Amino acid sequence: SGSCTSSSATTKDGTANKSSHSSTPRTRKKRCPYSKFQIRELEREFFFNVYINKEKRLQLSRMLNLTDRQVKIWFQNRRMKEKKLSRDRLQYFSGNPLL
Amino acid sequence: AVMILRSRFLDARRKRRNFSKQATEGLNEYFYSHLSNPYPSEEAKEELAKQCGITVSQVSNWFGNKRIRYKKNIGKFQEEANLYAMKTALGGPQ
DNA sequence: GCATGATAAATGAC
DNA sequence: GTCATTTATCATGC
Repeated sequence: SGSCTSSSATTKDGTANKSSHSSTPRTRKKRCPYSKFQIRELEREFFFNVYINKEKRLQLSRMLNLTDRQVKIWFQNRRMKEKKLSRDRLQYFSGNPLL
Repeated sequence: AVMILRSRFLDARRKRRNFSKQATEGLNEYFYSHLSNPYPSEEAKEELAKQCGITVSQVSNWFGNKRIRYKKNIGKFQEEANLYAMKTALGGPQ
């Protein structure tokens, strides 16, 4: 339960630092669910701006103790989720007897 | 009325329901008959979705789960694999 | 109690 | 950037 803090597992580039061998296939970062607080702040920013700029990204990543890369990827995934939600909504309400 | 629809929509997404026997049957037939490359094309996904009575997203979810769970424990699915190999050999989907 | 479908981080192709 | 994935986790069924 204590291995999801973003301080020790990876460097700032996202390059893993598990082994000293330079040619080791870098280990995939373990998926760690974000906290309620982190999600709330990310969602708040997403509401204002679906696309986040570099400055706000750096600011957010520091406040939430996440890497720039993590924030960037979160916004990418969040945009995909929004698109899927739209598709599902359309499909669900299209064949609805109450409409 | 809008609120009712919205709540029903949210509930429908949250609740998980198992697929029908025929749906799982069709998905497994495709999976085990393409075991060397279990990655259906977009067209194949649409065909499977129509055939199984589920959405394309659900087809994608099923294959994603199936691939990794099969890879993680091939032995557990051996019996199932033999079953569908037998089924396709006896005049299944050509 | 696990099986199963859906979703949330993370990667890589393009 | 999108988007199909991989992987772990969540939520539910039974």
